[in-house]
Amino acid sequence: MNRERRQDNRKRQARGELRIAQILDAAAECFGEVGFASTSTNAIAATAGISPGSLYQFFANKDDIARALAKRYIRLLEAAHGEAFADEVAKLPLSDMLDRIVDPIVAFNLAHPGFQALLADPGVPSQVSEAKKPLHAVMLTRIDAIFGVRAPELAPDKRRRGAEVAVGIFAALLRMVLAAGPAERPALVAELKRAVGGYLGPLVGEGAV
Amino acid sequence: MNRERRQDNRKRQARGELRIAQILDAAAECFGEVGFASTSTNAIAATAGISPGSLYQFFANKDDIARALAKRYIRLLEAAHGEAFADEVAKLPLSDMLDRIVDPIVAFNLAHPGFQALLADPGVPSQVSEAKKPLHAVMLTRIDAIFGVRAPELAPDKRRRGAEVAVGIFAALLRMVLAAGPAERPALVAELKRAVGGYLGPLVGEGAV
DNA sequence: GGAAAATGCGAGTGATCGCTCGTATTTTTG
DNA sequence: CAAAAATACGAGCGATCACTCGCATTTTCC
Repeated sequence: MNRERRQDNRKRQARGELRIAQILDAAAECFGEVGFASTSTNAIAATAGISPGSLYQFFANKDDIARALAKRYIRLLEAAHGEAFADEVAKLPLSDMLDRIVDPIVAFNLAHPGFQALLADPGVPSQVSEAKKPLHAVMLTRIDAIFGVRAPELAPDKRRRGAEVAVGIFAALLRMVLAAGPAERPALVAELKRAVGGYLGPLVGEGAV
Repeated sequence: MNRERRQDNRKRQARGELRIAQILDAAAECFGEVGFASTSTNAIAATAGISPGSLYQFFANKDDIARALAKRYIRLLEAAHGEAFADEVAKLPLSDMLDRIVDPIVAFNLAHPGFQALLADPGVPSQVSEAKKPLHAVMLTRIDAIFGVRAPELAPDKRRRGAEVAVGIFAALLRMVLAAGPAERPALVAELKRAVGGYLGPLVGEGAV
């Protein structure tokens, strides 16, 4: 309500901004361990080292915390996407292109393990899960643009489906990479690139990697 | 504890078996709509058209319901796997093999929408999520056997990784197929086969499909 | 310095949920 | 037909959880 508004407009001190960051860190940790639904707000407060009351000085409710965390992740990830989908990558050879796209996104997810935990959790409120839609849309648009450069004759619906399937394969193998131990990771990343490249290759008129 | 034992050993009447089936159907419906954690046992009872007390005549607790539902699904799915991984399929041409394996599993998941909802829910208790491990292991073993027939020279670790990645791709695109509308489905199933076939082809020494 | 604003606390409130219990009804058994 | 077993009920208990409230402390602003 307007309580939430008042909270947004409230003038934060440096201490407050710090607390907000602490709370989001704590929430990421808790969500990652037991999921959104099973995480109590008191647990988040305890993990952040503050009292339950203080938590509500900065967030209107539990959903609000998840929403803010998702927003923070998306802001960070968009920077990584900037590197990954720079204009010139579309013209690179397929395997180079995959290196450029895949590596930064894998690095981001390794650096922020809570990201997948939150955004992939089906128990999360709809307002949060919808936060990743623009992200998904951006990836699809970028891949669509890549098709535009590398396979302009491809029909639009096949393009779109190809992009969605490629993203789906990528997301699935990314989860496997994150779940694997550090020793297994490089080989799995290679398989990820082989799989996505092998799927895109024929669509794009280029041999498998 | 032994309360649970007593319940297992209790002699069920026909009426009781029917109630159990009703309860599992209701649970599948509820879990599918809001997930395991957010489903209340009273809601399951109400959906099944019985009282909360009656529910506990047949199940020791909420986890027990999920476990029984998972067991039921796995029993059903194993029949589908029987068709999918019959011995002779390993020798079929790659695209025929994929038809034989993919189609019945897609059909099963379409017929039982609660299956993915339950087994993919991260909020589910560990005893339930571990129920799908044997399922996963069986799939890996079968695919490993296929490698044994079609690419016997492949190193064991590459074999294993190839099988896991193939299953990962399959599972991800299967979820996309289930999420898509009926109109999109056939094309997506075709892409699923193209993706898995395209990944397996080089490993198995066969051209893409 | 002093008022106002921001931050901090933690016991407490109301609601929800998993599950129990006493009891009533139906079915099986001998 | 009884006695026993299985099924059925639903109010309510104890625990948990999201969130509040009254009040104390710290920081900012003039």
